[in-house]
Amino acid sequence: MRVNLEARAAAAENRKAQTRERLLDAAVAVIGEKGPDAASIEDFVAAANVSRGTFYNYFPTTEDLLRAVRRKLIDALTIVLDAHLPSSIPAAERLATRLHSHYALVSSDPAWGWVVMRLEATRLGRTNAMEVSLDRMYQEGVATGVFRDLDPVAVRSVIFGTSRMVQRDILMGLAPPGHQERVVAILLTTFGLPPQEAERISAESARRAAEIQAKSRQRAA
Amino acid sequence: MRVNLEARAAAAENRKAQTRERLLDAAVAVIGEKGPDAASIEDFVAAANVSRGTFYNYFPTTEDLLRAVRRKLIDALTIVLDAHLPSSIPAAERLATRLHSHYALVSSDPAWGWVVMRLEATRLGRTNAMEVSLDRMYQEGVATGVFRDLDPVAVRSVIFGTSRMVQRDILMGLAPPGHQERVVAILLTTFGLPPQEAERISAESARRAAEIQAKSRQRAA
Amino acid sequence: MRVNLEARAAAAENRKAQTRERLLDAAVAVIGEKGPDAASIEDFVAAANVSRGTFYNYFPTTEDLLRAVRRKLIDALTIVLDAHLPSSIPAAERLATRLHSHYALVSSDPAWGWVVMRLEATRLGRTNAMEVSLDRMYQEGVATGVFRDLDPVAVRSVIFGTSRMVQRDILMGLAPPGHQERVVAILLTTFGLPPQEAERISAESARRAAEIQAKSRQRAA
Amino acid sequence: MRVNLEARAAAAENRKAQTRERLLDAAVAVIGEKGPDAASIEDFVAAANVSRGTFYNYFPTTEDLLRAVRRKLIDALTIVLDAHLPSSIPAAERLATRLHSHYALVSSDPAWGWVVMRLEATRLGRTNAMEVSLDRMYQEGVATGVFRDLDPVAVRSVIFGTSRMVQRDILMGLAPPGHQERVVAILLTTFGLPPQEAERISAESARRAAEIQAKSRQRAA
DNA sequence: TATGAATGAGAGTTCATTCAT
DNA sequence: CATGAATGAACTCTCATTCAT
Repeated sequence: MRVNLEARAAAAENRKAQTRERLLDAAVAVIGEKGPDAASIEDFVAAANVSRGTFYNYFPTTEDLLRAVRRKLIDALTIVLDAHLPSSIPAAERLATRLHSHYALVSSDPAWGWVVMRLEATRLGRTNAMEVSLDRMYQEGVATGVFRDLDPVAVRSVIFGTSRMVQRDILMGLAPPGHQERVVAILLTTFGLPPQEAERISAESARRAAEIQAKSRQRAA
Repeated sequence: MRVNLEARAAAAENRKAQTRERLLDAAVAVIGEKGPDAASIEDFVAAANVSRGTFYNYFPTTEDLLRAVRRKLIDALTIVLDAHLPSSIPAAERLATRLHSHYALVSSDPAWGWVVMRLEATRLGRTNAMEVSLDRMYQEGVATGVFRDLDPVAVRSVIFGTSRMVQRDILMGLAPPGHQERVVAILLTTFGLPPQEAERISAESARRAAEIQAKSRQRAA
Repeated sequence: MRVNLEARAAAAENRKAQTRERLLDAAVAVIGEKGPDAASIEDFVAAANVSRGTFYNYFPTTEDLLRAVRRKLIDALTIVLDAHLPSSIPAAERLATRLHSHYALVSSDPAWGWVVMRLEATRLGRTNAMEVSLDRMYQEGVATGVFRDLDPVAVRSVIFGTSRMVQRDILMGLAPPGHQERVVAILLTTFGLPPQEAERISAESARRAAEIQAKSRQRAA
Repeated sequence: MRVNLEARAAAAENRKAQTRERLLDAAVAVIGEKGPDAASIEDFVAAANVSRGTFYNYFPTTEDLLRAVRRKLIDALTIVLDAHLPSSIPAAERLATRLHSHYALVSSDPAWGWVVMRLEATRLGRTNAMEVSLDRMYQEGVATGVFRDLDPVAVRSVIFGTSRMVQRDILMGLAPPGHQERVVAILLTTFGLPPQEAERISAESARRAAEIQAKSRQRAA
């Protein structure tokens, strides 16, 4: 009897998680297409194939859903990177790989890209996990003498601003072939690397990012 | 009789223009606060203190209003610059001044900054007047040997992306003192100027931008 | 568990049908009073005592409602007749009974009459079920030699036009006693019957139509 | 000086009448196209090329306009007939000609036809000038022994109902060639004429109606 | 009188949220 | 927990009518 109850509880737990997952996936798809402002709860529940009422069992407010979506998406990137970007790699290469991984994910999963971009523009405050991580990489580069010692806040504006613009270009189909490589190379020269080396590292990192993505996909399958 | 009619028509024309201006000003205020997606026509007419119906006498659709607002705002910047940024100034200085003027306007008129930023993210296609103008300045710099010969599309991503981020930082109060100067200096080094000269030009251009703004204000008053 | 779910679904289905019926009944009342053009959704929901939003759960557009109303009303007549007008009755008698049944329903249920009349004049294409049915009766009469062999289209204009006018007279209280009997008799002579017989058949058919209506009412009760 | 004043007053009077006429013509055109319910004052003034305010100087309420329009249209028919349908013609011929004139006008000026039909369905009470006139013709026919002595109210239902239906058929393009002739012939047999003679009179009257219309057009030109 | 900008009541429509089942 | 019918506030848009010029 007890076993039965426990099993049932576990099954219920499982179903719950599944429904939640379905709602999140649906939300990503819907937001990617219509944007977070135009998307209605009706759209979410229709795409997730659950009832209106069920939605509220999982997300008391729309904002809760958006936060959860954002978390899910950021995790998607972080997992890819954390698993495959050892800290033994030098700072410049790591920073470049980090950026290329982002662009690669945007290219291969535009829905992901749109949602991340659109959620940034919303009332939800920003997550700074990414800022912190990039800041650290830059400081490492300064410490090892490959990066110039620039003001961290200014650097952040340059990296994030440029990256968001590149992301937008990719999503809108405005990025010519090789755009990402060139932009990352420019950023590396900005940080102090000689042009030639910057280009080499950018190209190399693009390749590494592609490999990481491929591996992480194998794993998922 | 004829004079009378003409005078009447002129007066009517005048009143019309005033109402339109009231609506545009109100729209700037409202959009700056709530964003173009959350703003309702109700908000606009309440802020402009006109009736619902009047709105439609001027703007058949909300999009028409947004376009008019954007035009008005871009004109605000362009007029300032066109009047006071002679093409005799070398490319690096002009580019830097252009950016600093933009930041100065954002700082002194945050509503302007918010609206410009938020309108960029909307369905309205973007105006490329600014792109073209900056592209030209960069090419001039390349021609005169002060800028490296980089891919124009990549350069554009860096300039616009970084600028938008700086604008956001200013608007959110996240820009520390001197932020703009440092970022512009970094951009100039990216384009090939030696760090010291880049910093000098950035600081100088910031000063020039402030002067231009002051002059244009005097004029308005 | 399953029984429970099924019962629940059935109950829900039932409630839905009730609401729909409430809306349709309300629509008949409202349209009968104001006409389909002047009637607003507000009127419908107020008369049905449901909320604005509920309306749209049932009828995406006003036209959908009008179509449903028309269907409901036409069914009301057709059901009565189909059940009680055996085809064994000769053509002249059947045609006359058909007309008198229509008039009887208009007299006893003016709302029905108004709505049918007003819906005819609307953008909704007309139902031709009635046309076809009357055409057939007339042709039968021609085949059995009781009716003259007149152009069917012309006959249709006479029957329908006259009937609509009689209906209007009844609804506006302009029909003197015996009006229907006299008009139907005239139509029968038009179609070739001798005056005396036409009058006899018209009177008889009026009686039969009354009986049919009485029976169908008993049944409903 | 006095002459001047008088001349000016006359000119003013003239302009007033012209404006009114312009509004009425515009209303006929607009109502014919959109129907009296869908037509807005905006439509009227735009078509008449006068200002909104002017409209109210001529027609305090929309109903006033509709009444005036109806009057104008009915006059259009009456003028045609009164001028050219001498009372010396026998009753059957006159009645038939009257009907054919109506159909001819509908055919040659559909806007006229639509407006007359649509105005009938409106809240404006009906004009009974036409009823009275047709009643009289029928009674004359009875007195001279060509028509059967039928109930006048019933006759009226048959004539008007059928005529309205024919009008609708013409306007909707549903009337086959010769439809009007056949229907009028049927009506004449209904009233007691032998079929052959009915057909002859109908055909003849159709010709006469066409002539009358042609003459009245010459005159207008 | 003629004008047309301004008005605001009211119609149509959407959608987040509640709640009985 | 899941469901989905019901709700009503909020929004967009139309149009007859007014009124200062």
